[in-house]
Amino acid sequence: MMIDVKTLCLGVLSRGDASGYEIRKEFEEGPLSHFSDAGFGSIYPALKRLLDDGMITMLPHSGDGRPDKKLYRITPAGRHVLYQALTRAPAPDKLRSDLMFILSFGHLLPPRHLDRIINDRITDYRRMIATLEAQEKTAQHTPGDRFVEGMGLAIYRAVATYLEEHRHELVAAALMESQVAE
Amino acid sequence: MMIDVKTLCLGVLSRGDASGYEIRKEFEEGPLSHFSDAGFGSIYPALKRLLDDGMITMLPHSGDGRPDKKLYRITPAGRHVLYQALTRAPAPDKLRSDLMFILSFGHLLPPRHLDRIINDRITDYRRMIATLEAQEKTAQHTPGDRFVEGMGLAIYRAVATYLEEHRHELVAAALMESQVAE
DNA sequence: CAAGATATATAACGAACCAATATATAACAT
DNA sequence: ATGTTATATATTGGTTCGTTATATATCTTG
Repeated sequence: MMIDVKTLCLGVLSRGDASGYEIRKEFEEGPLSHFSDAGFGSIYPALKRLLDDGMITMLPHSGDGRPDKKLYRITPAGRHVLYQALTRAPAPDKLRSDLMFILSFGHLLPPRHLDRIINDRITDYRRMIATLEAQEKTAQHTPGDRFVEGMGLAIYRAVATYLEEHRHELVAAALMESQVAE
Repeated sequence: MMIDVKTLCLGVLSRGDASGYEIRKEFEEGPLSHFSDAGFGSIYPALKRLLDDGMITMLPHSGDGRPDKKLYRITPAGRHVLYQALTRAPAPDKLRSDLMFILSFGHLLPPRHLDRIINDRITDYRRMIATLEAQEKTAQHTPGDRFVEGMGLAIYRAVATYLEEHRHELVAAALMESQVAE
């Protein structure tokens, strides 16, 4: 079973107080974003339950202007529960790729379209790689963060390289199919 | 938005008639298993709706022994819907890894435990790689399947290699932390 | 100053996942 | 031959998740 959203939130809060919105940002941009995910619709209910269970507390919002921002802080009980979760056996990794599902029927698709979606994806990955490489040089976080970002980089490079080196095989097969069809 | 289970089922059925159970097996073992997933609890409701919508038909079960097995076949309408889905822009890839979440706190964990879970994961990946390499030589399927399996292999190798080459950095950081704590 | 972008929170619906259950046949060991 | 385990198959019910629409208040910028 995968780690649930409650635990993910505890993980973020163990690094410092944050609002629901800021937690969300961590999963969109931070080092955690590569291998974890959680949207608003999961985070807010999770925070509510964590609050009810005493795993986190809500800080009194500083009286100035904005009345709505709620800052959360992890409690000792919360840290304990987090630690327990971290020392449990991790579930297997999961890869989900619609592109790969599509490409498994690649030889049946229009060669032009095939070529385009593969190229687009290569561009996406190369862009992410460049961003990560730039970040690598600036302020680095914990050893754990460095490790995880390095893994992200390694995987993205492997994917981009594989797409570049093998796309012609698939496009060639699609071309042959489309000629047979005439 | 990710491709839904209905479309995944159509994809499997486009390769030949199958029962719900057999479809499930495809996502557990076949080439599709690396980048897609669907459990019984999703497949059976999906088949029911596909049936209602005329995307698939149920074959009359061969009268022998087992009365329960239901074989499904894709209809022309179903092929059309599948084709539409395949030519839509694919959603970004998604990686979920509890191990990476845990390791992002790696320097705070007991070094021994850290070493063990990383080693276990390397073993898992090496085993998967060996299995794939063995299959690679035997009967190969479509060009699309070869492409997708090749991608799986490339990623698994990248992950295993990264873990092997960088695990000592993380374990070293954990050792220092645990000594500081004394 | 107006307009858009950003930060923030929430509810509601539907999709999907997990666990429990039920049963029939095949295979295998004793 | 018989009891037991494994395999193939289908279903449902509860829980969790993700998506989307909605609502405001602040910040930024032209």
